[in-house]
Amino acid sequence: MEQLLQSLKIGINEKIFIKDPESSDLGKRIVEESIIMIHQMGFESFTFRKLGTKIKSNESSIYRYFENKHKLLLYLTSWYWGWLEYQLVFSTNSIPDAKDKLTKAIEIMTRETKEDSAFSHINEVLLNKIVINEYSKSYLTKEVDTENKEGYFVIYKRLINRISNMIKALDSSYPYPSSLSSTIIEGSLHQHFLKEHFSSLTDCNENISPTEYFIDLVFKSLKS
Amino acid sequence: MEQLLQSLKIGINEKIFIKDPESSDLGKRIVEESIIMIHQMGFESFTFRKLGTKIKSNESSIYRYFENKHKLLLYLTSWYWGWLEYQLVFSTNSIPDAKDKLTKAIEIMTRETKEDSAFSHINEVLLNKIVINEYSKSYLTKEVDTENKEGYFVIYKRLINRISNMIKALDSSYPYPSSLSSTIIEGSLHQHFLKEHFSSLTDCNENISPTEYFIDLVFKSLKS
DNA sequence: TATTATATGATAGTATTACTATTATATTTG
DNA sequence: CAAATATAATAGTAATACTATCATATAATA
Repeated sequence: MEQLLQSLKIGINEKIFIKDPESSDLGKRIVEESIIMIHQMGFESFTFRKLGTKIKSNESSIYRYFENKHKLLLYLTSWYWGWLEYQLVFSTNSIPDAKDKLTKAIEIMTRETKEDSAFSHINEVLLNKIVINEYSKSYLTKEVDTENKEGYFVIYKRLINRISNMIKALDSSYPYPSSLSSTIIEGSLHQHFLKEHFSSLTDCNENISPTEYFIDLVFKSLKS
Repeated sequence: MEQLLQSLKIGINEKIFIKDPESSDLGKRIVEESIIMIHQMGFESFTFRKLGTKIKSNESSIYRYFENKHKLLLYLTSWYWGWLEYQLVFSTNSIPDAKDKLTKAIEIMTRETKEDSAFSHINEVLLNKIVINEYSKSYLTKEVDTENKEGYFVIYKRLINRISNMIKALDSSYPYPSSLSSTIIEGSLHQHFLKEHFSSLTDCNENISPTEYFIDLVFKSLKS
């Protein structure tokens, strides 16, 4: 599994970047440091100028990789969802029982990323936190529909569909497989956020994980 | 009910504004037009300068009401949650049966706002759409914890608590009342958004409402 | 009615952002 | 070694997100 992820390249829509950041050392440093900086200062305060200073490169060089910071966020989050998708596929592929499969899938989708795989320049622990705090900003824009047509959200959509299909496989009579799937994925991010910042609005804490909550929620909804 | 809402003033934390926009004609125009503009152009493109031009007032005059557009968003969304809270309380107060009460509550929290009450300068239909598209930006910031301590999110939190209490009243053994409550409210906004922009990620459409989905989800989770 | 607060408007100014353009200098590749 | 390509350095622009100052209009009060 870890070997597989090591050698894997996540296929990101080429329209998201101008020049593939995986294709050069500078590109990788842009990605690596942007994750650290966005995590530290938040997406709003993060700028290409600051990133340039940090990686001792030039602002204009960064613009040769990404049109703007919104595209960079799309790149980072696409990478994250692609990475999660690999984990989902590898971990559930061999499970024959539909219920076991869905259980495992929910586990993967709702757990906190706790270890950096340390193979690549990408810190998955920080990236997970970025996704929790910033992902919705990538689609809550006036440009969603255009960007959706351009395919900027394909990986995310494919992921939600995979879970939706697992739900259907377990209970074909359930009327809301897509809504339930999107609730698990977006809801999980939200519960993780609440745990950190609005603890009175969630039951999740050190003892109760979002995974527990969603497993309960899903299997009470489905015939199984 | 409508009369009640007409004469009602929603109590918004005074730290959110510098000068109460309800206290003057200019203040009301700021609120009224900002709703229209944010809905039209999105929160990112909206500026106080543009608003000033639109209402034929001065940028600097707007700054005398709100420190910045983030505070204005907090004001608008607080107003919205306060308005929903009144509807919730008035509509469920007299319902004795815990299940009926929760059903009604879910209906109120998940339905689309379709009619502008036309009493005030505030267009609730547009405001509902703003909340769907922009609300999470108000708390997905590096300043959440400070602002939360300042009480900027009290109404929202109170609302979630009210639903959580209704869940507890119906099924005291359910282990995740707060998570379920926050899932209903945030999840509803999300399903409405998906319906508009990512129809393949939801089962909600013209025929199936988010309300149906959440009613099903909640009552399958609870003993009742 | 005159005085004086208070609210609003007009204008200007600043630092920062989000870029674009140009030219110079490395570095890689053929 | 030449030519292509990548990166760096520098400068410049329009817009944003304010702050400051002063003028004027309106309202409250003495």
